[in-house]
Formats: sequence, C-alpha cells, structure tokens
Amino acid sequence: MIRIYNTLSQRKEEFKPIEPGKVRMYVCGMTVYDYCHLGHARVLVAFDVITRYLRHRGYDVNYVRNITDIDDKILRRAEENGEAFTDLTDRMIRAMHEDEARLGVLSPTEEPRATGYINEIVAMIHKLIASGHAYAADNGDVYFAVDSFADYGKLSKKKLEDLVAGARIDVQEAKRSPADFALWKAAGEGEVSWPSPWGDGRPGWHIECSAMSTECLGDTFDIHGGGPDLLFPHHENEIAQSECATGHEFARAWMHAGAIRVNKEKMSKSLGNFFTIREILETYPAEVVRYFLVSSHYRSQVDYSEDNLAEAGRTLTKLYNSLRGIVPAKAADVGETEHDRRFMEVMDDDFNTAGAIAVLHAVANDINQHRRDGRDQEAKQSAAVLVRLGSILGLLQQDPEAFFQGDTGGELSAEDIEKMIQARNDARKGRDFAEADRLRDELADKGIILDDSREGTTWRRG
RNA sequence: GGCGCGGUGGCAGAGUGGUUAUGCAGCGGACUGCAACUCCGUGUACGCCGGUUCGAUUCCGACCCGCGCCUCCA
Repeated sequence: MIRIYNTLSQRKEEFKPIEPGKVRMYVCGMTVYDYCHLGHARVLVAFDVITRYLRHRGYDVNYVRNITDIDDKILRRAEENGEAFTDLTDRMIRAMHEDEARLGVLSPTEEPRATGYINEIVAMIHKLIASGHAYAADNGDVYFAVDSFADYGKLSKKKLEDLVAGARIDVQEAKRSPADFALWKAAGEGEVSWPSPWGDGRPGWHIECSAMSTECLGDTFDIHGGGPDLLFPHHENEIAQSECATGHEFARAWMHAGAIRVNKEKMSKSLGNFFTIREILETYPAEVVRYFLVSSHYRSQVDYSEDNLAEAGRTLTKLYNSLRGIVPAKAADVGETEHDRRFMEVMDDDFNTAGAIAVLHAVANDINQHRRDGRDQEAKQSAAVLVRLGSILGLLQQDPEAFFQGDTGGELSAEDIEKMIQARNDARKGRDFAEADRLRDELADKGIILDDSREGTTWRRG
C-alpha cells in the first residue's frame, strides 16, 4: 500500500487511484523564458522518481507536465532580446529538454503548451462567467471572483479576510475584491493576443493549468504536483477555477516538493543566487546532482553547497565501485530479494528515497562481501539487484568506467593516462617503486586516482 | 501580523513508544611493495521544560530557535 502526503489534508493518505491500476498525474512545469535552475531540477527529478516508482509498482501512469509558453515574463524577455516570443520559447524548450535528458529525467507522457489550448481556456472562462464565478471588467480583463468560491483557501489554509487585509496583493480598481485574479488579460497596443468574447488578449497564468489538466486528464484526477512556491496562489487558484467550472473535485492528492537553498539562503530570482542546471553541470557530473537531489526526501528543504555536492560524489562513487568490473546477472533471472522488498517498503511510505538509498548501500555491501569471498555468481546477482533498484531512482545506469572517467574534461586524455599506467606497471614489475610512485603522484596531481586490483589497474577522475 | 513546516551524533540524512538507519569524515585492524578500492571493528544523537506511560528522541502541552508562503520565482 502506497501512502502519499497530501498537502490538502496535511497528512499521509493511502493512495487509491480513481481508476484501478491507472494514475493520472499533473505537474506544473516550466515557464520558458529562461534556462531551468536547480529548483526546477528538484521538481523534475522528484516527479520523475515518483513516476518511475509508480510504474515499478505496476501502475499505468499518465504523467502530464505543462509548458507555460505565453506570459508576461516571456513577452518582456523577448522584447528585451528583440526577438519573437516564439523564438525565445522554442529555444528554452529545447534547452529544457537537454537539461532533463542529462539529469536522467524521463519525458512526461504528455507535455501540453498553453498556446495550444487557447480555445479550451476561453471555453472555461466562459463557463465561469456564466455561472457567476467570474466577471469581465471595464479594462478588458476578466477576473475570477474569489468570494464566489466558499472553499477558497482550503489548500494553503489561508483565510480570505487575512488575504484581503494583507497589503501585499495588487489592488486594482477594476477588481471587485483585491484577492480576485486575472483569467484573461486584455492585450495592449501591438501585444501578442488571441481573440475572445471579451476582446483580444491572452490567458492569465492560473487558468491555463486548469484548462490543460482538465482537458488531458478529466475533471478529477489523482495527483497534482509542483514546486513549493506554487502552493499559493497558483494551486489555490487552480482549485477555485476548476471546481467552479466543472462542479467536481479537482485533484485528489496535492504534492509539493521542498525548497532549494543555496549556502543556507533561499534560492530565488530576486536574491539573484540561483544556479541554472547547465551551470551546475559544468562542475558536477549530472548523476551526482541527481544523487544529491534523491538522497533526501522530496518534501524536505535541501541546501545546495560545494560540500554537499562533493559528498554526493564520494557516495555515488562508492556505489559504482561495487559494480566495477562486474557483469550483472540478467535481471529476469534474479527473483525478488529481501532488498527489493525493503526498498518497496520504504518507497511505499511517501516515496522515501533516502531510505531507498540506504537499501542500495546494503546491496552494494553484499556485492563487496561476495567479491571478497570469491562468490562470483552471488556478486553478479546482487549487482543485478543494485542496477534494478537504481533504475527506479534513475541512478547507476551507466557503465561504471564511463561514470569514473567522466566527460567533465581534464587535461589528460584517456590514452595519455593509459600510457602512464603502463609505464608505472612496468616500473612496478621491475620493483622500481620510486618511479612507480612518481607516476602515480603525477597523475594524482592532475586529478587521476589509480586503483590496483588482481585484474589490473583502473583509473578514475577524483 | 496571518498561515504552514522543521529542530537527530563532526557533517549530510532516514526512522521508531522499549532492540543497528544509511552515507561522508575520523579512529583501529585486515588487504596492498606503499597507496587507492574493499572488508571487519569503532562513536554518552535525537532543541528546552513539563505531562501521559512500566518506559519517550518517538505521543500531548508550553517555550526557545530556524525556515517557508502571504510579492515574480519550482
């Protein structure tokens, strides 16, 4: 039985899909006006693991993750760049797909784009106006009337009077209540727009997710996820729009990833301390970044720092060391082990990847013990288990040598290194250990670590 | 101010009403020409104060501290 923490109820609940055996999940994706940053990576990886695990548990998962390809930030950035907004969004979508692929994130089942759903958005707004939940204002905008929805605030636990009393929301003459939010924004002179019954304009941010999720997954679906800062107002507003438009419960379970901090400080656009995925991947191997993300629970806050990434690298190295030089048995030939069961037990509990990683280490320890004792068959079988469980977390799928030798550059080519290793081994044979150690030190200075074993010498970038 | 989350050993990070998380780092031993890798062994951990209990890090209450949302941000 899988249990999932639901933001709505603030507790873990037994997961029972609406349709047996099938999971319908919607996750708020990127607004494509810039490169993806580490916070995006967190959400991407978290829901990738969730999807992989649900599939491992036999569910047919329909994972929909949208792309917001029209919005104020996009228009502003395109304007600054002096390019068509579609050129900007096309480029950023390509970059996003590259980043995802490098992090080992599987593509979602569907990736709807806001601009592809204008008709559905307009239809939903129309419904909301007709049922008295929205109104067209004098300025050409259409707003959602927040006080028309009695449950407003049920996700974020906020009270409408507190929100209205707060001075931070945008008070606009055209709105009936300061907490009302735009469903449709009237276009200014020369701005990108689509026709609508309320004049030319573009969709508001929240409505697109309501329209796309309903269109792709139906009025009610199983899981809705996203980043921590979307909880309010974005997700709260989605609930209001969708439940008013369809008359049905929107999403059963709401899942939110934890925030990323950088050196103990919140990572945010306004603080300017955010790292893009591609920047980080210049310094750290992608799988190390993924391991770092997966090694703590998806809801916890994590701190990005050099020390933490370096530790992730050392730990992942340990796991790959256990697989080094082994050809794992065929997975199909290795039945479910105690480790598989333990892995599922912890993952069933709200996707406890930190606990799951402990299982990976237990398996690696088995492999190492088997190798020490010369039990090759057992070692190969355990290796198959490790690779199998790793795949559910999106880890340990590389050839170990590829992981160790990396593609993060270095001044020495693999050929140069092999030559020096050969020279060192010749020296060792001649018992010229001073020369052998000199060569090893020379390599070490260039970040190359040698490992001698009965089978020969291997190397890795440290 | 309103609402929410959290404080675990040197660090990272799970979890549990009574018995080992795990990893990194450290220390001791084995292996090694020496290392690296690996194995074995090793640490008075659960913010503070009360309460419930035979027993609480784990449940309840107060307190202290940190963090997040309420404003573009995943």
